[in-house]
Amino acid sequence: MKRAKKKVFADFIAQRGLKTTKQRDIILDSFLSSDRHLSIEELYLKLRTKNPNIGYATVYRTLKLFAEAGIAREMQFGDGQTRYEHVGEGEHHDHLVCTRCGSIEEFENETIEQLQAEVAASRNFLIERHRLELYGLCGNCRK
Amino acid sequence: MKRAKKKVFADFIAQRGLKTTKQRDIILDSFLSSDRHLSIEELYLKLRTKNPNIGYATVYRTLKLFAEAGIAREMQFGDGQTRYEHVGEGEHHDHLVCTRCGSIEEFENETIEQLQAEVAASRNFLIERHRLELYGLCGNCRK
DNA sequence: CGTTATTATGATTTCCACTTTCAATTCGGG
DNA sequence: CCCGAATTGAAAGTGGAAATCATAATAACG
Repeated sequence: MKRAKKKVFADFIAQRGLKTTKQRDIILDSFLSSDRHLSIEELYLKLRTKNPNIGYATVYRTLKLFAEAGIAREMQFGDGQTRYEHVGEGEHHDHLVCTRCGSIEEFENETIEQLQAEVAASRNFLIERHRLELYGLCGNCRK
Repeated sequence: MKRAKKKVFADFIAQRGLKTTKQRDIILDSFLSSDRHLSIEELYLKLRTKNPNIGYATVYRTLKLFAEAGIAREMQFGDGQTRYEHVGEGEHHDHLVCTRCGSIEEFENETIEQLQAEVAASRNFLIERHRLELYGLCGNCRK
């Protein structure tokens, strides 16, 4: 899994004539061994504990590269911060976002996807992507 | 329709001990006679053509008031600007956002809502609100 | 009607997340 | 090992939104 993504990124780097650098390796490692849905800030702070010499801008730039390479996806959950989640092959899921503790769960529902496709078809709309988020209280916060 | 919303806002103003002002009237009129999904910038520019003396900050503040009063809803479609759409009583709908021309269509689908509720229930998650957006090409842009 | 306390306005500043800049550094093909 | 090209990171710049604050407008009261 981690290997596969490192390969994908290495290939991407090579194909674009970019360079392999210490920083990119470190950031990729850190990203791959992180929770899903980490914000840039969070990843940056995590990195800094072990690598105090990596700059903010580099983290931003590198995460953008991950997104271009297809191993990460940018997400916005309305808290003003961009988060990056891991992307698996052709995988798709939606989110349950807790408005109290900020936790993010994922879910998949094939029927919902089909209905979306029907709605789009009926309007002659060609779906490229979608986002579905349910905001509310997670199990823990309801107690 | 417009009358009803003006009444709602007037009541909201009164109940909160706020004041009726020229600017609020103008902004409300302009908002109510606008396309749905107008950005603050767009509304501001529209206003300025007839009322060059209304400030940016006032538009921001007033739209927030509309949202609090329940006659408008804040929306983000990822273009970096906050948009406000009209809200009708208990009405809810989702969006089809064209990634080429930026047009925004609305749709409703009761079945999707039900499925969302089921997903949430199965996780013991209490939904407060949700957002569902389909991004892609609208009928016009597919031609 | 005026007075006056309170709220609103709007120019400006501040904030905050993010992006760009640019000189110095690092990478990697030859 | 060298050199052109890419990368880095500190710092400055952006842009949208929020806060500040002196001035203006509103509405309740006499």
